[in-house]
Amino acid sequence: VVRRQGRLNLEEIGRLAGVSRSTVSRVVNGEPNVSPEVRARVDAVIAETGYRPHAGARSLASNRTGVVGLVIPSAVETLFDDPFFGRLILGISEETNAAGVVLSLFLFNEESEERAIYKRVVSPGHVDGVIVTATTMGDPLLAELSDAGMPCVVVGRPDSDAPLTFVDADNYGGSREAAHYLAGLGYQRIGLIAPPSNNTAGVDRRSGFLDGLADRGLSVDDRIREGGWSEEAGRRAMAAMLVDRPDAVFVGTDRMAVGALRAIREAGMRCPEDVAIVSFDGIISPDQTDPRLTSVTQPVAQMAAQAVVLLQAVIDGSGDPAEQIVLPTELVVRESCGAALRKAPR
Amino acid sequence: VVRRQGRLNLEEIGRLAGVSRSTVSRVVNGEPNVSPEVRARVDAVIAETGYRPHAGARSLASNRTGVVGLVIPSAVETLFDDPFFGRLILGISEETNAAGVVLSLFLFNEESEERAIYKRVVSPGHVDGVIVTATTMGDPLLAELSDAGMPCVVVGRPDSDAPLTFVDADNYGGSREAAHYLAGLGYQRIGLIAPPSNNTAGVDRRSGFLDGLADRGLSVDDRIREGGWSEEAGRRAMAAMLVDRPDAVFVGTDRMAVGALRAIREAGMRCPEDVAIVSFDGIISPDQTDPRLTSVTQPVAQMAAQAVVLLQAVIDGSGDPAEQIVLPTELVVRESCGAALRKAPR
DNA sequence: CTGAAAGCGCTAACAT
DNA sequence: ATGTTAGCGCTTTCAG
Repeated sequence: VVRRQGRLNLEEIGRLAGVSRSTVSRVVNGEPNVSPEVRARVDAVIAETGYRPHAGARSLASNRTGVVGLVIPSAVETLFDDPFFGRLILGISEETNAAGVVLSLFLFNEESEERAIYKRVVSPGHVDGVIVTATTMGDPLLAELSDAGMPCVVVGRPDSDAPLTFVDADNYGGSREAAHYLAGLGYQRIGLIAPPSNNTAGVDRRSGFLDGLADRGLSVDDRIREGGWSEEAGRRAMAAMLVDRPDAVFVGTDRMAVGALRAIREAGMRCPEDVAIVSFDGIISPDQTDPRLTSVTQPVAQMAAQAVVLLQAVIDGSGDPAEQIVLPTELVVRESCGAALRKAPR
Repeated sequence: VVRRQGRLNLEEIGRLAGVSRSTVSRVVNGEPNVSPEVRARVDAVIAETGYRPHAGARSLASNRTGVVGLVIPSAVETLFDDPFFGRLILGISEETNAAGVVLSLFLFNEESEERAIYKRVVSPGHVDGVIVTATTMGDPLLAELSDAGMPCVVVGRPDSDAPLTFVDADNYGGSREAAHYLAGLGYQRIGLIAPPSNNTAGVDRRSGFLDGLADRGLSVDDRIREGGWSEEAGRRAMAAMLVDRPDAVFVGTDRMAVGALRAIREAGMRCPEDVAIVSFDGIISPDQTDPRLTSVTQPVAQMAAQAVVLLQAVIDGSGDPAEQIVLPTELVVRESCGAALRKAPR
């Protein structure tokens, strides 16, 4: 067996500092029982040599990796143009940076990739736990990961009553508030362009909005259209909606709202004078649309931060199992809802 | 020392299959010298038990991790709203998925984070190599990683003559082509809203466009404005530009072009009738603007795929050191350039 | 407060 | 084609 010479490791650092590798290990890990002088000496050698512990060896010996995974299924549909995932990734990475933890990314588009990714995620020694963005109805991945004993935190409400830890925005409450708000502005012929219903967020937004209208004795009647993910879906839905002459429409996602605005313009109408709009996400920068969108805004950064914190708790065994956090949304009023035209909401 | 019982490992699988752990290792790693019967028997046990090799142990013994890092500096500026990074991440993850490699993400916003991240990246046993998206002028990170012996591939042209492997879009050539195209349509008062010049892509686009005009005996004269990253920057630049009455403007990024369109609208003018626009990136989905943008389009997916392939080559020592790949852009003609109004380009 | 020693699960010669 | 063996660098009892 050939031995590489002088590889920088605990033993070597110990030799240079005149202590054993155990002591160096203690210094590296910030354990208390080390005399100040020894600690200083070891730290000096480490700084001088640029020594860094070997992550694999650490993981092997301690059974912890210092890595958390972020699992994003069906990436292609949304990651392209929806700023939500960009913001989420950014928020999570900020939090993992602060926690001194490395972030691994598991994206997949097809079922076949899902299987392969799954195997990699659950391979021991890769990650200590995962954050899963899975609000897709009927996705088995979540249950599988959880069953395999992998510490999990879900961003979004999981489609299952299994006791999973999750953090979600209040899609239901926020949409209901939007309904109340539009009703309060005096709109009578209120419509709904529904968000995709293949995920829990969409389902919750739809029911929240309908319930909110009912609270005020209103209903969408036939002023409801099924939407999708894209701007084009929003454009089509609004074009179809206009024949029913709504005076205000709740559009289930910001991206669809962009398309909806275009449909209104193409029909020779104006927003908010002819049709007012409130959307959901708060994720498109306001200046990108004309008029600027009034939107129920998700606290994405908070969701991201919470997810990381929750995951740490699940990993180290502290904290409730199956803790479920629903963060409040905020209705940010801009021009598209026509509030300025209707000064006194009743 | 307390021993956990029955931990699933090579030895255990070997016991169950009646072979040694070496043989199991060979099967797991797809090595040729295993008899078909033994292979089948071992595979069966693996499938049955759900055995997965321990990544840390593997990394420790083999000195390879099966993980590549993606380093994105100054994430906050762009990752929020620019689809470029989303697409890049997606493209890279598709390629790493295909290669059976895990992707780790290192994002940072501040200088302080950069130091911490750097340490984590170069820690042995974390990644086999990194893809760095660093076209920022004067960023020392790249040189440091490379000097530390970390296999690196850069996406974008690095700001240094150091022999680094990189893959870039042809920012210079694409911009030059845009200039030729606008000149060919007969525009005479052509202007430039320059992309940010703190990165090589911006620098290359500017010089390419100016050279392209010069090729046709044209110049921007005083029709040049400094841009930035945001739509708002584009809006301001175009608003300022309009006083010089350009008939066509090359806008250095798609995002700025969105703002530029708004500025034209706000000035009561029309695009392309009053001012034509060609932008660079091809990254904003066409239906998002009105008129749809004629744009020099980057092959983001190809860049991502190439980066992963190059990195693999650098890691396993095959392939040129310092290979430099510049992928061609494509001028995608839509409405904003006014080509339809000027049927016969000369 | 420090050191010695026993693994963690795997790979990679080497031997058969 | 298969088994044996010696580490990889670290953490973690256990002694002192």
